Amino acid sequence: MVERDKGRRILDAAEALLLRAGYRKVAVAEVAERAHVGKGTVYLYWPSKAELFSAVLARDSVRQLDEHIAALAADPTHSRPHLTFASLFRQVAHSPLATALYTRDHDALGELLTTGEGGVAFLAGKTDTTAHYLDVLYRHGLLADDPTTDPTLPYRLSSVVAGAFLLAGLPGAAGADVELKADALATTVRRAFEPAGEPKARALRAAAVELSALYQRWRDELARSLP
Amino acid sequence: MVERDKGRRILDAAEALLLRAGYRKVAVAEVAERAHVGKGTVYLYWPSKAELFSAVLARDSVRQLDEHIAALAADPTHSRPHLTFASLFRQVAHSPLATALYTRDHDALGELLTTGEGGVAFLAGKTDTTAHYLDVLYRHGLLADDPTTDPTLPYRLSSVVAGAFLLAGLPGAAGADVELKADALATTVRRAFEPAGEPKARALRAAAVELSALYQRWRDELARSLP
DNA sequence: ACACTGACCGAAAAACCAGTTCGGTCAGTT
DNA sequence: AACTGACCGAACTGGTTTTTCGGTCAGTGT
Repeated sequence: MVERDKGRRILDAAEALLLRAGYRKVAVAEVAERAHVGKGTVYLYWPSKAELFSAVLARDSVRQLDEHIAALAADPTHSRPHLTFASLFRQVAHSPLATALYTRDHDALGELLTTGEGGVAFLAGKTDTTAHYLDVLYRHGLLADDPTTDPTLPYRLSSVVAGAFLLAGLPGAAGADVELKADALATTVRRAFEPAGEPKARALRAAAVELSALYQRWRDELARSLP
Repeated sequence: MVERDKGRRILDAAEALLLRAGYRKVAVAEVAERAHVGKGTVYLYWPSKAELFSAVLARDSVRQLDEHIAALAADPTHSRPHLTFASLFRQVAHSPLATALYTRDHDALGELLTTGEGGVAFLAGKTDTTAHYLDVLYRHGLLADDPTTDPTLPYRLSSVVAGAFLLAGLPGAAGADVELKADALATTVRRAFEPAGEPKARALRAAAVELSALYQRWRDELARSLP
């Protein structure tokens, strides 16, 4: 039986090296050495380098999802898409892992995100997860358009989000203006996708419950692939 | 005195070769030969290869601006931002030059767009041109926010537009679904940046006049760098 | 029996180098 | 004075060799 701790040590080593040198430059042998483990052992836990590192990302995503879930529990207002995406943006902007990957490995990113079962998952999620998400929002009056009637909605939404992340990558000093960019995204999302007027507190609470469950399911699915 | 015709012949040659082979693969000597001109002559008209080819792009932009101006004259409704950006999107999607550049030279694109005086111009335009544009829209009630009060407006707008173009580049078959994507962009822009309700016909006409002048000035500035 | 290891394999990348191309210049021609 | 093409050095190309690295597996220790 593989001892529980070793997998975690390997992930820690992989994460540290990934932050320092980037996916391309890190050799599996290095990871093994840093984790005080034979190289073969790594392959007892993950079938390939790509899956190992997407597990690193998955672990980070689990952390972020936990934050989302906590925020939602503390304040159901976070069900509103513009707040959800603003905090998603903030999280990614402040995640060392995400920024390191984006600045150093944007070429290899595709390989990481699409590899393995768990890897793809934390992307925008499989299509049906997105559909489910939008459906919940609409049923509680947090979305202006009926997703079943308007099939271009996911496209419009990802276009807006992609634009926000694209522009966030270009300019010079990140950090201070992250808040401004997050607010900009919030404004766009609210106006382009939410109905006019404030939502009812009752609707927010009801949506929060369903969204929590949705996030939780997603979180557990991701966590299952971790040691 | 350089004869008027030669510059045009060089641009024609450059455009044709650019469409066939892409920026990287086209040699200045080829362009010169195709234009029946010595290589040195090319450098009497443009100081570098990059500026020569950004002149090709500038000429194309002039054509597109002319279309915009004509559309605006025919129907002042085109003053509304969502229609403006939708047809911008359509134009770019259908421009052989733009698509060839984007699919074959997206790495060298930066060099082209930022090189020279004329090169940068047809980008999102210098900051003050954008500011002027937004100001005109706001004064005629075609914009929900006051650009002088809300300085993040240009950022929000370019983020949305950037997202639309980014997603448009990825998928498989271009062509048929261009209309859908243009409509998606239109919807987002209208909701995120225009006031609720229909604008008055009088306001549209007034805005169209000012926008025409703005476009015209921009067009002439671009055209000035051409032979 | 089984978790674990590291020497080993082939494929892919890096390093190297000759040979060529090409952007840009300029002395010379018309 | 407009124009040209031979010329220059830097950058690229293609082919070869060397090294690196992901992945495997026979073997070790417990």
